[in-house]
Amino acid sequence: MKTEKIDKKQAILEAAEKLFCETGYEGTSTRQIAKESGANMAMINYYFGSKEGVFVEIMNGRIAGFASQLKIINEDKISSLEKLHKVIEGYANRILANTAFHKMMHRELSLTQRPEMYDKIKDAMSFNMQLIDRIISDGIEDGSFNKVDVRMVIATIMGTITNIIIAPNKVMPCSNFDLNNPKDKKIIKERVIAHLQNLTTVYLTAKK
Amino acid sequence: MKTEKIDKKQAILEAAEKLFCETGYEGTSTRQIAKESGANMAMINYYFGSKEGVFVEIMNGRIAGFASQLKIINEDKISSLEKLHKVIEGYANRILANTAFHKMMHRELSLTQRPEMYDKIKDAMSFNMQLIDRIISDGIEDGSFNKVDVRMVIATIMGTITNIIIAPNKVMPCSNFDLNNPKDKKIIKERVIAHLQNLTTVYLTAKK
DNA sequence: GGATACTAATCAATCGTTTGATTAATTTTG
DNA sequence: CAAAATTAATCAAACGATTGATTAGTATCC
Repeated sequence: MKTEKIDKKQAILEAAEKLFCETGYEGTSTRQIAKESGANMAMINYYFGSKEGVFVEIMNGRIAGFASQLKIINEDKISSLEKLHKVIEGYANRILANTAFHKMMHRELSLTQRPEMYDKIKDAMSFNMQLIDRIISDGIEDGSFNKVDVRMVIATIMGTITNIIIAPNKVMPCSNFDLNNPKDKKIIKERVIAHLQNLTTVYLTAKK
Repeated sequence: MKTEKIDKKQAILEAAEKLFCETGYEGTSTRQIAKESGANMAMINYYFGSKEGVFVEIMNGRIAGFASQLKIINEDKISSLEKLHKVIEGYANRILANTAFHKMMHRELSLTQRPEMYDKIKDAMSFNMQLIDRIISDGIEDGSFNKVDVRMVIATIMGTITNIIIAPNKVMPCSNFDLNNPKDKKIIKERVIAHLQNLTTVYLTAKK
């Protein structure tokens, strides 16, 4: 008699993602995943083959559709600056909606090991960077932007957002931000968006 | 007759740091550390009490003197902008001189566990941020800087540099940067310094 | 009834740590 | 100074616990 038809496979994925985010890949045991998900340990290998299989599946799920949002922006018939502002907004929204996951992504990316995932994340990021590069480069070519180091500007945009979610709330001593608190998250999101939009506007369009 | 009196304690520290940087804390075994350092496994606990003890010792060693460099800058009798530029230069130099270590620091910092180290890193960063905050805030107060979101500007400076070292060379498709190649490292260091100095100059002093 | 979903028990391997013994170096003593 | 006592450094071996993975068997479903 099956009282609840909750998908064990999905339960494992969700539990694993939660634990990987909290304690890292190496720091999470298959037994923890099984316990957290309510599934038997053998189900992990039954569905995903191995612990790494779970990790890969999680990453694939997240990376899927990673670029679709940006694609739409780029096809808009708006100015380069407006496009860039939309990109910043989109990026901040996406990353701040899943801070734990992005922290994990960065963490595992910074390891030399697991080349398969490394390449996957690399490709996903690379595509997005090319897109932003195109937007800024277009702006420079048509004269609406100053000549700048495009790749460094991108590093600044991405780096700032990443820094906000990785550097702990306590590193922001001016206020006790808690990214797990929806209210605080909203505030900090709007603040980082406003900052980056303002920064890029001034830097890219200021008269010499 | 002792032919070589290489300090085993130091050898363990160096081997452990190298391995922690490469494969992370959890991913590194005490047996690996022993093998790499040429010391017996028991020496790890003999000198440092535990694996975590080794980690703490490494962090302490690095964090020591972390702020002395910035302290000197702040006491200089130069303009706020010049101070900020010196900070950027100092930061880029420091971090790019030890990219692997800073990657590890960020990685372990993004984990919820190991609260002792978490607090230690937090404090070290917090101190540096306060210092930069003071420099920018002074500039705003004396009217030489525009009114900006100071904490976000700091996040931008730190985030950009961190992004450069964490985002893999392949994410920079425009060129095959290799941070392990001294020549490439020099180029990218000067580039990020120039970018951030230029960015802050324009953003903080541009006329509205 | 055969495929699918699931479980408890168990596997070998590895983990961080500890042990008891041995050697090297230093200090104390007569 | 040299013998004895003490301390520090090092080692191989083993500890119990935990790791990811697998087995063989049981329930459930169409």
